[in-house]
Amino acid sequence: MTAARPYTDVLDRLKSAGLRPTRQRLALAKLLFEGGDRHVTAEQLHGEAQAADIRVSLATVYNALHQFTEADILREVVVEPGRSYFDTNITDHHHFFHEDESNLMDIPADSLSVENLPKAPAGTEVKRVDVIIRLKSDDS
Amino acid sequence: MTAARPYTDVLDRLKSAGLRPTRQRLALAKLLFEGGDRHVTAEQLHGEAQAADIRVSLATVYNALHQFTEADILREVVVEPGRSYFDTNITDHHHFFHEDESNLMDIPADSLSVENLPKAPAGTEVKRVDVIIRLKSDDS
DNA sequence: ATTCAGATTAGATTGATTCTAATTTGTTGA
DNA sequence: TCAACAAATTAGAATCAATCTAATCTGAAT
Repeated sequence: MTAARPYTDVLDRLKSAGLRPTRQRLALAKLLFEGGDRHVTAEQLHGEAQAADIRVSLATVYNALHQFTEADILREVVVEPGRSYFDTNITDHHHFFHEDESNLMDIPADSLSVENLPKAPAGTEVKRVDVIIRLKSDDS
Repeated sequence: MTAARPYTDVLDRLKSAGLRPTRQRLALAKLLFEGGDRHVTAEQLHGEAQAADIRVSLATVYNALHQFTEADILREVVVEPGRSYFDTNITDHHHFFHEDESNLMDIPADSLSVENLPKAPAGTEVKRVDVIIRLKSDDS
């Protein structure tokens, strides 16, 4: 059962990503990957770590988030100027973004489809297709 | 002929947007709207203004860009952490974004379609749907 | 020409992120 | 087990885009 051995899972995850499983990477990975899909900013994750009595610097949080992203166990989502979100759901999917509330929600890949993708310009290839459905409050 | 009376065009554009046509708004609007669709950052536009001997502060450039966006004669595009682009093409369309080069390109609306849009969560409505096709260099 | 709300400005400030240089820690091999 | 070294972490400084502030200026209406 996966949930029963979370530490080992996270450890394996780091190892297979080629990242040395240090105390702080392990702790951050546990915060990120145990407990379902999440969207966090660096500051938020740092705050959670502090709250959980994990001593880790903000620089290390940034380093870890970027390394995880690089290793494809995390995905960076850019929807708002000045702040990056990191999404633990790395399967193919899209996002709702409520601008008034800075609230990011997943949209499963199968509940939306992009048709007639134009081909990538010469010399390039498609890395990813992001669909962001921007929301505003109804009453406004 | 539109191109023959650019100053007047830009003036009208500001007026009908309800913005007082000041020296600096006029100059910035000319840089933005004369000469086809473009994607610029605030810093870039400020640089262009300086190069053209238009004395305008960076704060005013930011103000103008946001006011133009608010007035729907400009559109903000967020694709890269830490920097906003402004797009003079306000028709329905999408974007290629080449990450290695920070290069943003338009995709006409009719060369791509999004099907089965999920409905907006309760209390919200869709403001806009952004599709960003992220590119990387072929050879990498 | 006068008036004044709205616009512009320089410069300070903020907030997120990155960098730096010193210190600590995993890992490897003796 | 331990020495040695590369890799990781750290605090704090630095950077960068963007926003704010309070003073000054200007367009538009009389």
